[in-house]
Amino acid sequence: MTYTRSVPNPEALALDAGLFHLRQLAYLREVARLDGFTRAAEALGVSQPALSQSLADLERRLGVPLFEPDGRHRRLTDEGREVLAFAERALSDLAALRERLDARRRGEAGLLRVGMIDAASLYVLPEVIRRYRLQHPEVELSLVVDTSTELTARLRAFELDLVFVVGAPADSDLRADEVLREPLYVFGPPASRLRTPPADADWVLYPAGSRTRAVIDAGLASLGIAPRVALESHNPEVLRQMVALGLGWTVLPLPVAEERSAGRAPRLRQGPLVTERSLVGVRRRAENARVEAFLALARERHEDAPDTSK
Amino acid sequence: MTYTRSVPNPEALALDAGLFHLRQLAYLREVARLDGFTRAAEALGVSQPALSQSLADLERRLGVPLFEPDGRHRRLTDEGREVLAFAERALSDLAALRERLDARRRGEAGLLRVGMIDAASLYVLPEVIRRYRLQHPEVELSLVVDTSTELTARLRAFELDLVFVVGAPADSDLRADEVLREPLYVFGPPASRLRTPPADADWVLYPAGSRTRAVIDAGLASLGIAPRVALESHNPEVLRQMVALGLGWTVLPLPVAEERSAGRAPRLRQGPLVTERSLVGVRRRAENARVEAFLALARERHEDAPDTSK
DNA sequence: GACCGAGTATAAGTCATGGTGATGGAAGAA
DNA sequence: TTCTTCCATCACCATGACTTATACTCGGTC
Repeated sequence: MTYTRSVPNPEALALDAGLFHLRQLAYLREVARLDGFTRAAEALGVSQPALSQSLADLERRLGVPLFEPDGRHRRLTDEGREVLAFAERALSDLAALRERLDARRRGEAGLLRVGMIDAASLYVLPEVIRRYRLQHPEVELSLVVDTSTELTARLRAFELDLVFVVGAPADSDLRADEVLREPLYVFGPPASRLRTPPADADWVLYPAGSRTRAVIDAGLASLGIAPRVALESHNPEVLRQMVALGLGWTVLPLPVAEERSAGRAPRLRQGPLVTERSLVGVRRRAENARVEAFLALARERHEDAPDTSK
Repeated sequence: MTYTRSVPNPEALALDAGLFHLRQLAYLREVARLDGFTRAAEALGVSQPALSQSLADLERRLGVPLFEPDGRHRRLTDEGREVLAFAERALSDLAALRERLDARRRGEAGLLRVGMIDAASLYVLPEVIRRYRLQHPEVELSLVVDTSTELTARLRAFELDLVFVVGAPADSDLRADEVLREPLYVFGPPASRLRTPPADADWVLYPAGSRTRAVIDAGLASLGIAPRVALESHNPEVLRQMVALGLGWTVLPLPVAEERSAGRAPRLRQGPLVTERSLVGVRRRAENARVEAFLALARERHEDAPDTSK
């Protein structure tokens, strides 16, 4: 399609003809406030003819006289007062908008939708959430717990702003920063006298296809183990319970295996280190002050806290 | 004072930096509505680069990103949605303003402040007022009755929009049109057997200095009468009553002298024609549709009505 | 009544702005 | 891959907005 200057879209022309510059409203407001073109021009830092022309243009665009002569003065007409009311409303609305935008830019307001895998939600981030809420009370924080894959998809679909997942996505419009490196250990049934799993052991693991499972499989392989999987679950609590019941062996982060409710259940038998999984904070490329503030807290906590991996 | 371009008023600069063109808001709205720069540009009748630049400028002025990349699309950010809300509010407010202004321009709405001398309010204009209210129900009509001199002053002071007074003012920024020529007759006490006043008659007249009085004095002089004034009043009812009580002679328009409440009072004795006074509609030079509509009704009534002067 | 100061409009020139068309890059589809 | 879609960037040009200088109009003054 071509755009010709000489034959513009007529309805667009009609539309445009009535739209003017907000500056003109500011001019009108100042002229009304100071009751005079000359004074207003001086206050606004423009020449008097500039004001005169600008307001004449506004009158043309609105199709009504805004001023009527009163000696050598010009006085607002009724119509002018109507337009003035509009101007003051619009300009103060704009100022309010600016304030809100500034608050958002500083990360002090708005909506922040965070997704995290269950391990993160259980052991790593509750303290971060608490502190973020304290520091940014105007931010509406919404939390989602799901799998890494699902969370990343929802981040990409603009349904979430920040996700804490396992492993960085190979995607150029997502940015990732590591928050935590979490060692994963083999755990066996409490009754087992072995510290390492037998070759014919049954395994209770994260589901095939999950990111943590991929990391675990690689780690087990490096230990010479090809696990026979008896049960799969995304829920680490389920895995721990199954092992506690003697159903097989598993691979878990330490804090999960030592979960408090384990006080009642028998303690799992800890085996060798398998691998580390990396918990990363992922967000879209576009900068968002709320996202960055949350992520900064998460990283800071990691550095401050005594090493949770031992 | 001189205006230098290189050293503008800094606060005015800061102010101006944040003010943009309403067109940019319309662009934003259309992009949001059609979800795409290219489609919006086509709908708006401008080129796609024009839109792209215009919205980039808007982002700069507001200091926040309005869009974030989503594949080859651009998607509104939260901030963008805030600005969009502002845009829709401002543009619809503007549309509403336009409607009100149009109504005013057509004389269908607004405020109309009319002043009239008592004779006009009593005998000439009630019907006009009734019909105007019927035809322009949205116009807020406010009425003031006072002397010609006072009304003209208030018209000049922008406290009234239209006045019906005696005699046109010699003033270039007021416009006057005659509505009615009203004959003035001598009236004597009911008891009098004379049809013309005796040379030693007492007179009861409009106050010296009033316009009607000036007209009357001139008329009486042409009849060879230099009236000895016993009582003055702006109120023609008062004049009529005093004559009815036999206090003296007066000069009045016919309808006043024949006022209905005169049914109880004795009828005045009508004397010779003295002069005519001219009732004119006066308004400021600046055009005002409401004023002109009212005045048109007043003139029309005059032409339609059977001659009230006989 | 001519003159002057105040307040605004108009004129002519300059620079900024916003437009156009052409082109380029990046992402999704074939 | 190549094509298509969508937006950004570029160079150029028309328009618009601002500048200074000047004219006009009104009200006050000698």
